[in-house]
Amino acid sequence: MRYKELWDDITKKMGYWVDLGKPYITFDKNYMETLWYLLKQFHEKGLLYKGYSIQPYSPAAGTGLSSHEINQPGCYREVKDLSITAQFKVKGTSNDYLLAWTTTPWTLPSNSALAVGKNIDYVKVETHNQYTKQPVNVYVAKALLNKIFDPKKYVDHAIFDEEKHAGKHPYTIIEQCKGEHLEGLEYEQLLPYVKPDETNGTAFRVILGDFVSTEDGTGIVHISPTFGADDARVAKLANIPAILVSDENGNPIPLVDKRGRFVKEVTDFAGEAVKAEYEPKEITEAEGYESTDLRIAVKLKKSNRAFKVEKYEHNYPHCWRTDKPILYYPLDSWFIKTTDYKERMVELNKTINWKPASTGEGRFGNWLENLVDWNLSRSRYWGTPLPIWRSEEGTEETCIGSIKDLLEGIQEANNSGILSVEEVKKNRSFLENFMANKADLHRPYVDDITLVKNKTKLTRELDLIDVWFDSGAMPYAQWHYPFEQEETFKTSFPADFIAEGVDQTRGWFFTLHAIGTMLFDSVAYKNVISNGLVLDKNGSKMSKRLGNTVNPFETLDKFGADPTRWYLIENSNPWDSLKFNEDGITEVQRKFFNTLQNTYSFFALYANLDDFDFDKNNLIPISKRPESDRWVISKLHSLIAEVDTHFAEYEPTKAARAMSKFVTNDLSNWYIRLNRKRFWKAELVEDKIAAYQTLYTCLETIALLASPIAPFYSDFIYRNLKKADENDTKTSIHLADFPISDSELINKDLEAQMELAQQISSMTHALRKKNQMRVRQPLQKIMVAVVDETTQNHIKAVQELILSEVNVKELEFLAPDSDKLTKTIKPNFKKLGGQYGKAMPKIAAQVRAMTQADIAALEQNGIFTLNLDGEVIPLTKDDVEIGTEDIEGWVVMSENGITVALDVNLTDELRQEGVARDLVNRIQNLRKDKGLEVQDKILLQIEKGSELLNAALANFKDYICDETQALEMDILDKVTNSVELETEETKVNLAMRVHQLS
RNA sequence: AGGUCUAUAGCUCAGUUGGUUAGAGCGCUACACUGAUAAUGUAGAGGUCUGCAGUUCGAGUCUGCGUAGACCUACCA
Repeated sequence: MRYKELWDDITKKMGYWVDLGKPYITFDKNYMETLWYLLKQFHEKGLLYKGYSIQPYSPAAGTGLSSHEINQPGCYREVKDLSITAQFKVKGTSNDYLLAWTTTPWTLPSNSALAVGKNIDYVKVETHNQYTKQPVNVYVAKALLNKIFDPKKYVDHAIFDEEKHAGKHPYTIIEQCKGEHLEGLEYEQLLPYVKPDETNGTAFRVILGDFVSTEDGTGIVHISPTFGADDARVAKLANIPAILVSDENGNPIPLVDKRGRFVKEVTDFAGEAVKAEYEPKEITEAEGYESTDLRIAVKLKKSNRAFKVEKYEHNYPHCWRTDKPILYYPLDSWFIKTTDYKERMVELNKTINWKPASTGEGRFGNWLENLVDWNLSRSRYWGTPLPIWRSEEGTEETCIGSIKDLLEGIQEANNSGILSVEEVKKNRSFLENFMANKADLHRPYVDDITLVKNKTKLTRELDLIDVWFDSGAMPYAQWHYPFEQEETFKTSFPADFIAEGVDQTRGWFFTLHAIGTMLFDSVAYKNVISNGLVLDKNGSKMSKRLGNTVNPFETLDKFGADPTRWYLIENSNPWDSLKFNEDGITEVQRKFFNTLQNTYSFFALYANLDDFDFDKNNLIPISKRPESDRWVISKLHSLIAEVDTHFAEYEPTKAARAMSKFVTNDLSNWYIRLNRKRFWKAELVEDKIAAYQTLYTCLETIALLASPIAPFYSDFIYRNLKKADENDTKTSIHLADFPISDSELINKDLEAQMELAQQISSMTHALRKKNQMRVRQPLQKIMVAVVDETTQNHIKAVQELILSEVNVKELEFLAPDSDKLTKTIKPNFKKLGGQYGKAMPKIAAQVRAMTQADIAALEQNGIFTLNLDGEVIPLTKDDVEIGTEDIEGWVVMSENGITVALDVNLTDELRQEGVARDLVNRIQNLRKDKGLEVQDKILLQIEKGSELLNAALANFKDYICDETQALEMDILDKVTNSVELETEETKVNLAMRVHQLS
């Protein structure tokens, strides 16, 4: 609860849309009741069972340790232990042995299998035992030969006997095979104190283990299912029984008891501690004390069962409370039998839409394929108690599924006459306290309850349940299902989507899926976005130690929530890890938000001046609006369709990128730039109204589309726009409907036309640049050559636009069959490749070698024949791509099959116009320098100068006056108090005065 | 150790079912525009598509093996 305020704060600041007023609290009584209900369902289906799992255990403290406790600093310590390489005798042989290495000799009496790696190479080596000098043949991994034997002592098999007799202790390889061939090999029990129960499978076999490596030891791993988690797992898979004895109650226990001492059946060491650290000092420091490890080693040495004994230094976990080494030990646990539902879980998982898909198929899918039963037990104090009451012998048990069940159960027990006075008193006390809200379903209260079943006393199993069960039960427990709100539950389950870190694959994703599948035969969520991690800008993990963390509060303060959100979404897919760089947010701020803000300001500036109101009942029909309006509306509706699809497919990054592109490219850089003049007109004519309405619609729609990603800024724009719309009373963008794309308004031809206009403008600009022709200098003509008529018609439609954009007077088309055109041809690889395969390189060469006449022939006849080593290959127009490349005698540029030629010859008139435009530009600058307002009028006096200037002044007087708001322009021989301006071509002396309104 | 992902321009990222000049934005350089102006436009430079091998007429794209990084799970016998 300490962090709830902080959490709520950042939730609000970043615009995270959740119901903060109704959080689900897992320790709430109602929540817990649902958990108990669910557990009871499991219990009734027989899916809840008590078994054991191998867990870290401290015999000194007498308690199990969580992995969290083991991972505390200082727990792993370098210690020296006695390691033994033991010889396991292969059944039916005189002296063949499997070698296995262990650093825990005390587990050797519990050995019941040996594991090898399936693909590891093993060799059988002839040599002798160094302690008994007896000849032996041993199996080891080939990769470890040099670690186990002295390479110098290797001899060829042929001379082995000779060397041996010379007393040289050699070794030689006599067989080699893969691990899988050793599988099933049987061996004699190493230390036969206790025989295993072999009713469900035989012990002392070689099995396969996926964890076997050739890093250490012999490549053959000693397996004792009672003292290793891996061991238990592979043993279970291979039906290898554990070696167990019965305790005084008849329950099976391992060969070591909970105090860390050998049981009496291990006669040689009965009652002795498996590690010297567990014995009191008086014993270990006494004269002649030898640890059990050491004595096991001696025993094995004497019986020709120890191949090598040595001290080994390694890391071993220790108990943080007692400082003594821990044991891996089988502890009682409650499990949910998830393995029974494995198939169904895999099946249902395939119906879930995972983002990214690989996490669902790979990481999660593999996890489900290798599912083990869910260990539900936790030995803690805080948490949800397991609602199971059990008799001492374990013969009777009951699972409580509701508060009502519990209270009735207590009454029943109290009335049964079985309980002691003390137990009845405790039960009553619980009831009273519970009713008075002084006790709840937690420990220690529930531990006081004693129930009765079949005249047997039941006490609560002390375990708590895994907190992940709490989370996985969220869809049901948050509504207190089935006790309350059943309808709400039914409409909200399964969830549309879940978003969590990819690290939750085995956590929340799994527990939700498991409970959903097992109890409701349903997925718990239809879509998943498993988001990646946020890394620092160099791609390293953020950590306090490296000091590369980013404080989210500071980031939000500095940049605001929306740019931060937009950056996170737009920069990379949520499921990819993100290299977090503040520069990226700055860029988003500038690029997207500033552009949008500029666009909005532009609109607002003029709309306010004109007192423009958006009246949706009184719109100019789109079809009646100018072409550029129809174009941007078409683009807008294409965008709506695109964004809607992306959001629906859980691809927010694609949605954000599409919006960014529209705002910066289409709306701001193209539509506004080309249509500015329409807003400058003095009166509110229809064309101007159309422009306002178009821009208004664009801004409103963009705000609506962007609102899921930028909830604050979009709301700001939206509400401001709505001030001008009397008809709309919505108070927030988040209450408005998402826009719907109208396909009637999408005109792909128009969009293609505009694209061509942009392409040709860009090409013409490039040509100007190449020839050092500034845009202000008007030019006479461009020629455009295209191969097909559709493109030509498209260009015709936007011809005026292109001309004004590039400051050129006329546009001329060059007919496709004009002999001025040089054409290019290249093969359509996709089409021809599929058809001719290997012949492609030759065909390609021939196609490229076609002459202009050949191409013309193909275009005219629709077919052209290639001759490939006698084979005739007919080419149609579809088999090739024909483009234009060059126009004789012109400066040209060619791109995507369109060729543009620019006439760079200047006539006197063009030159004069260039000067005039230059002059306008300089006068405008002068006006600005003097601080004149837009509406101020001026009077100009200009001194005659060069011939070019004089001609320009004479021919373009009106134009100059118009552009510079000059009421008068006198051309004089001499101007006093003049300033000298320099244009590209000439110098000008002029004087400018502001016209005073009288 | 196993599983999953990632690697493309200085940076952040696109790149459809393999098809022949590998794209965008930022940054950089130059130019233009100058009534959206702490804006804007255009162009240029910049790539052995992580390495090696394979499949194929053809590989950034498919396969295998490496390298580097990220995450998860497990273990250290």
